Amino acid sequence: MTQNEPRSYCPISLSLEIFGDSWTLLVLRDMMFAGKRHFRELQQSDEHISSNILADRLARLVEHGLLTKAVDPTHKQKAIYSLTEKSITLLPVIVQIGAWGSRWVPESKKQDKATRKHVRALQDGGPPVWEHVMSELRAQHLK
Amino acid sequence: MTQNEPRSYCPISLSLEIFGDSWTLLVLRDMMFAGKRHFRELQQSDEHISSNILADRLARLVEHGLLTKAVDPTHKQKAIYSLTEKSITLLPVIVQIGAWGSRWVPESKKQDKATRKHVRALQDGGPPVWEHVMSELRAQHLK
DNA sequence: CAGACCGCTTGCGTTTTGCAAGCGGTTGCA
DNA sequence: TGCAACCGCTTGCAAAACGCAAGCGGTCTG
Repeated sequence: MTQNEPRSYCPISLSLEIFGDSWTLLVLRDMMFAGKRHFRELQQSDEHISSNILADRLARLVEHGLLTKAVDPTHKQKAIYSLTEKSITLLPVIVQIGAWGSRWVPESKKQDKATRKHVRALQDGGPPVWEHVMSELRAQHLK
Repeated sequence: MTQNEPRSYCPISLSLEIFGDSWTLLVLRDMMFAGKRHFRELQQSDEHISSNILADRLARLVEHGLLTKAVDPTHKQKAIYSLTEKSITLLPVIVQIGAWGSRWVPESKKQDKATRKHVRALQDGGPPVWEHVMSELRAQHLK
């Protein structure tokens, strides 16, 4: 299952062929900000992704080098997904999307306060805070 | 045709319900960086969006307040699409996606040199250059 | 040994996409 | 005045992706 010819060589278009859908960035969001690393954890987000779609997205993310998959040493049946440097550097993109949504989409006001505070800190902190979070993710995910 | 209940109130998820698909951000890219404002111009990008999809995306963008539509005064049959403040503030998101793609997706090296130079300037310049471009877009699109 | 849990897989109906053709109206030129 | 080129879409249809519910073989827990 090799990848098809890209529709263009614009870096934006090429990037969107990797994560330009509804679910992929939400999976990365949950891994980055909620510390989720197992299949069933990822399934239990508010958005209720269905299991076949989740399985497909995880496979695609692994295939594109945005995640790695390993067996949990304490649980032979459990898979552990880890971020890679390639996906960790997507953090600024995700944070900016969150900032834009907070500013422009009124529904986001209904978010719970704890989450909002967490997100706010990341947005207001700017690049230095992003870098700090990214280095923590590196410590937890890259071996 | 009111919008459905969102799947969650996370600002990232809400944002992705607006532009989390393959085509929407490419339309905005062409308007921001290639100065396109007419239907048929937007159809002629390298990615070859088909006309029914383009019509759908433009309608959705107008519906969400990311574009406005007006009649070209010189051409009764022509529609002119304009960016809004809401969409202009998506520029940092789009630039960051481009930066990520330039760094991580090897295919993007095949892009033509002129485009790459233009994109590179935006990425290396950082927020001050983004602001400059955004203010030019405001001058051209907001009345 | 029973029951809960693990990461998926399967089947199936619905929605979205992609492609090609075309439509009614407008404009520019001979 | 006639006609071709162009305008923003719309339509029909096949293929692909999505969303839901159920279930599967294996593993760990009490």
